[in-house]
Amino acid sequence: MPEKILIVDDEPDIVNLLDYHLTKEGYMTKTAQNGKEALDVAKDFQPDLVLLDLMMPEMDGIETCVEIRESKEIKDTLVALLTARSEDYSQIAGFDSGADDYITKPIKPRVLMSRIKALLRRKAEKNTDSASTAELFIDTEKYVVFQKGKELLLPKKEFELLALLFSKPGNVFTRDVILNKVWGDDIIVGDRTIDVHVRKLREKLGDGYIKTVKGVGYKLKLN
Amino acid sequence: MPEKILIVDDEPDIVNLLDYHLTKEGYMTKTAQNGKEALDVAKDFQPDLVLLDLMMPEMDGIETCVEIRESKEIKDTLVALLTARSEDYSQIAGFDSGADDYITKPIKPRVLMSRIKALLRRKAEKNTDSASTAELFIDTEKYVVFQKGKELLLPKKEFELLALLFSKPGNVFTRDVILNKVWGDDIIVGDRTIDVHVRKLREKLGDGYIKTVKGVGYKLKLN
DNA sequence: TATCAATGTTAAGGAATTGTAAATACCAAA
DNA sequence: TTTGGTATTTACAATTCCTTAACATTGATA
Repeated sequence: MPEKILIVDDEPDIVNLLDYHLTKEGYMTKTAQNGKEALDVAKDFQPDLVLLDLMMPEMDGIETCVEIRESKEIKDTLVALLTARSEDYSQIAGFDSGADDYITKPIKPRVLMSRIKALLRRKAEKNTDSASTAELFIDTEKYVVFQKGKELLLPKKEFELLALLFSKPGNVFTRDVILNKVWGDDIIVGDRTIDVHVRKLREKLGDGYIKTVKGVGYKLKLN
Repeated sequence: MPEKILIVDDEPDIVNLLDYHLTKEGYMTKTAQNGKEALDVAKDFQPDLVLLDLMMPEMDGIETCVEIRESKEIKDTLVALLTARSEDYSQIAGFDSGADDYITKPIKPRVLMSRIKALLRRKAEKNTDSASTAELFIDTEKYVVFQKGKELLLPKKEFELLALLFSKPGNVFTRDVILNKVWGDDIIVGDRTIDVHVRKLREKLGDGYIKTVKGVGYKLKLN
């Protein structure tokens, strides 16, 4: 049975774009243009996931999300908030809206798909684990990492390394690639430099986020 | 032990509505109809949170809030101001009433509850941290900075630098960008110029506002 | 399971960046 | 021209961060 996704945004263009991609991937979709409509539709449609734009007239994404969580019928639905990159995340993340993930606009279809798959997979596995709000979230403009809603300031190299891994969660980045992207083509550093930075990240984030793939490289594992 | 909330509004309907919902959620409540009464009751009741209507006859919400903050007995109480959506937020923010949150009317019970929960949770977590209701507000038209309600006159460059940082609070501005925006593309100044201005701002505003992100730039941290 | 290359760990220098005080330069108003 | 405030530079101090190097551990493979 295909998974059901509810798309909520006041801009028809975005709705259509998302709809197109999601349908192509085999999801069953419905759409709504604002928070109120979303709640109504959702109670009937019983979606597995709600993609919710943050900025909407009348009832914004956070409010809607809160109401979803407080409702009886759909409180266990996954909610992913779509946010513009410029939005002030500290407020969003600090606020306990209960969203399961944050996805930044502009939306890259592939990224979106992989995030969605990950979310749904997680939900399928949902069991022993406690409620999981978005675990890790990176804001390149603010140079800040949010982990479980808490702000985390990282030094430049560590931040860039994490941002790189975060850019494609789950993908393996080889040492070559990491060196190129974070340090630059021409700069030569010793063997252990990357490891040390990874170490520090693990120290700060806790284990379980950055995984080593021996002989290949590193990857970020979200949940 | 249930948390205590004091509800202050001159309109009985609103008081009753709030009282009903809060009681239902298990909070212990008391009510007051104006600022003076609120202060009296609060000193005795020792609430964890005061919900304070902005518009009230005699002593309005801001005044009351200020008095709460200046009092000995209840200065650490959380205060949430209830404001009509039409109210000019900048005016409110310009005054540093020291409120911990602003909640707009019309009040949606669910939203209110989640805000209250978030507030109380934050308070519970906030032990080790320094206080700092640190409110900062800038008026680029009037060339004036309000800090905690006090007007602060800054020299041109300092003002522009602060205004730039303030334009996107939390965002990091690189030295390049700062130079471009504040000094202009063509003007060349030494390495330490920015630092010195930052220094002076920190001198006047106090620490905790402008944060250094080493190797990247500066950012303004509001609260 | 013994081996070896890859990776993990730690602490310590050094490099790069930023902080600071004081001196100097600038500039408009009196 | 003097004055008072602002802006920049200078020279150094302080700090953070990055890297390295030496050694430990891991895990794939023969």
